[in-house]
Amino acid sequence: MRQFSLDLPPADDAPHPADAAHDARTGGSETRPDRPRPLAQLDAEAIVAGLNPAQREAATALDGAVLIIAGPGSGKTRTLTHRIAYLLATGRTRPWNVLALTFTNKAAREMQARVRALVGDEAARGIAMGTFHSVFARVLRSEAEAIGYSKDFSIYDTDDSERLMRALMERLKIDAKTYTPRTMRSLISSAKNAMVGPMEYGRITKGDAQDKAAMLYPEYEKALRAANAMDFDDLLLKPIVLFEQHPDVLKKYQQKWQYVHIDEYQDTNKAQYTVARMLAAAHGNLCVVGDDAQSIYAFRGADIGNILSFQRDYPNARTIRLEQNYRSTGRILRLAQSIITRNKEQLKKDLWTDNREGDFVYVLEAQSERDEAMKVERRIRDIQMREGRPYKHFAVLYRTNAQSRSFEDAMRRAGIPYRLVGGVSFYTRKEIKDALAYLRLLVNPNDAASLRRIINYPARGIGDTSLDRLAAYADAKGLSLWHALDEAAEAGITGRAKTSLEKFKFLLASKAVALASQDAAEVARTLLEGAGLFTEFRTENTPEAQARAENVEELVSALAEHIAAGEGRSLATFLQEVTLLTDADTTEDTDNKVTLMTLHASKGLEFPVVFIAGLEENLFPMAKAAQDAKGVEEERRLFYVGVTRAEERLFLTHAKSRFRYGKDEPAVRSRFMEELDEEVLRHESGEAFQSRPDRFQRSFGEMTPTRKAPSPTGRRIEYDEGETPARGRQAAKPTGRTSYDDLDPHYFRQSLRATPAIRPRGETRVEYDVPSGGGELAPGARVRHATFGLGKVLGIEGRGDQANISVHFDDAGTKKLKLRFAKLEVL
DNA sequence: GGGTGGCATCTTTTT
DNA sequence: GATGCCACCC
Repeated sequence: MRQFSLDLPPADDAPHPADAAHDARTGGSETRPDRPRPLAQLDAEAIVAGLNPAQREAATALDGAVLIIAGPGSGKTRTLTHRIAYLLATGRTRPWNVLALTFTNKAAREMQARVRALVGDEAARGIAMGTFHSVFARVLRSEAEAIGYSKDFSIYDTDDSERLMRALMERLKIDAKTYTPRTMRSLISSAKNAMVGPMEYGRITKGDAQDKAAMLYPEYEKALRAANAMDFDDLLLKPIVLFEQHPDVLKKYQQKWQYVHIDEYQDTNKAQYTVARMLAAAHGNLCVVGDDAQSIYAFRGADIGNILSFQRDYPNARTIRLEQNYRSTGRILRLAQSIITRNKEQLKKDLWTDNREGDFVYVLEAQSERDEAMKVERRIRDIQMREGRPYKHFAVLYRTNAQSRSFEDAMRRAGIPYRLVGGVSFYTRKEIKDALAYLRLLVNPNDAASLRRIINYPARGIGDTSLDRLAAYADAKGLSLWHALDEAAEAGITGRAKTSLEKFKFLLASKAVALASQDAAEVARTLLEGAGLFTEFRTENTPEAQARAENVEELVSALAEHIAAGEGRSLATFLQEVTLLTDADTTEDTDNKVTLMTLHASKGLEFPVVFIAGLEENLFPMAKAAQDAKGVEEERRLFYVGVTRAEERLFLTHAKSRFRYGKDEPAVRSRFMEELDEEVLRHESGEAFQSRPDRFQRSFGEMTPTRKAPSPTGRRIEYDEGETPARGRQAAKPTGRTSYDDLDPHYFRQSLRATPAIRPRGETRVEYDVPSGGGELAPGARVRHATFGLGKVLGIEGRGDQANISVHFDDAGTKKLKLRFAKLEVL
């Protein structure tokens, strides 16, 4: 099973062969006027033909600063990609002069794929597209010497930085209990994100924790530099330093990237804002897209003020609003509006949709988190069977990763395939980090943090005492830890520890030499074998150890793949890129599985059916965030993001008690629930699922909808209301059934097709038995139309010959068609 | 020096 | 319920 995908979009260092030759002459600093225009055959008009007026305006406003305020589901990515294609098709610029920055690899990949579809492989390859971190990591690799780094620098993730911090605190005798390395790291990270240096930070600190952080900050920076390492924040900060100190280098990149695009601009921090300004200073062609209402990353330095004040920063900027929502039903969108209007500071937007009203949004009350998960799981199977939906139409979103557990359990028990995004991901596993530390040391011997990590793993008799002596000796002599290894005896280390150190050093040094002439993956494998990593797993001889061994094997295979994939790739580039991968980048979304993930991870995605779980005080919003208005507003935006992921159906769930800190704690319904537009809501009873008679049996047996007494909170109606069971179903369904699990989904589905269920509020749902082609013509299905091309079914109204189907076509927008004549092919 | 077991302490969200 | 830390023993 592949856990790992390294097919990142190319950045600036993956030039076209002809460009490379040109670069060799010009130093890469020119725009290659001598190259033929490869895109002359593209029809610029056709590229923007399918866009709505606002999208079209945004896609064709090429010069100067452009601010696109894009509501959720407004075709933002599409607009951006068509704009890039339009730029190329008009001959305005060349692929290699275009830069597009995103926040996730996934977004970059999607954009890359869409652009490729519009302009072809060759042109798409030339465009620099990627996350801020990955694009600037590559810039820094090219320009490392200018800022006193060697190009094979290590990139430290949060965990690495924290370990480094812990070591520093030990040395400076700062009590790691009162001030955790974690807090210290995070304080320093915030300072770096705000572009506050160690000196300045020392002046402006207030409070004990910050004073300690101020002591650590310069030491931390020194340690990073000595290790030839950068943390995540440095990848954004160092380019600024580079550009400030070397105007010629800045000029080179200004000329290289004449059209700069930034997606999710509301998530930029001060460093990202600054680097964008610097790049755009020469030509002013900066196009940013974002939605202030979806800013959910303040905790990592995102400054919503960047988008709010874009107009002030770029006075000639054009502002374009994308306000039509193509994603969600009317009710879901109204619910979203009712949430976001509670926030004070935001740009004005009037979201609207042509989509049908859709179903109500259901509120499910559960007894416990286990009950909550079970209710969600039942509802998934229910909808899956009634509507014949694939599992991939469903997503369960929650506030914290810890909540995934109960859902995983429920899905497993029910035999529902799921994929979990986030949590402990491949590259953060201990065995992977250990293996990576070995490999890093190979290309960057100064990397003291990696050295410390593995010097005694697997255990080889080098304890704290020896390491302390070695470190003290290195310090005193001004040596790196690596070089001090050669002088173990002088450092006062004797006996077994000394022998081990020598063997360790010899192994690494010889493999580092081998790297120059041999296949990197082979060297990596023999290094890890020689270090005893695999022996360690074998002796443990448990399934877990077996899995760990396989993971390390897989890492080595990924390295081999990376190197085979193109020129200029090495162990060093592999290590730099691998650190920037997120778990979300490693899972493939083509599988037919229910998705479980945090609300944060869901940004930018959409699903036909969405569950938002755990709407309880102190969980969502989190207790910490609820302390001030700003925190609550950010949580509210997060809720808004979650709600607007849903295309057709949305469920909000909360439990009356939740397992926390090892015991059950009573839980109170979230304040957000009290703010919702009750018009679009339906509440469901809070009885525990187990204690009720089987819902389906009852509705099959009785034929009559059950109604509960209205509650003070609004309409409290049983889920089954109005859904008079189909005749076919009832006849086929013996009343004696006790378990939902016994139902044959295929049978169930066929009978559903034969007779339509009657929807509440006069909405009818037609049987889905008219399509030509293999698939199921249901909302969410991909279809092809002879003239309009590819599209997605939004909904079907009416019956038989009268049925109308509304389809959102990728290029022709939303159309309502007579099902009888549409001749749709289901994909 | 290294391994084990008991005890406290947590839990946001991520490039 | 998981992880990390510390004390204790080999």
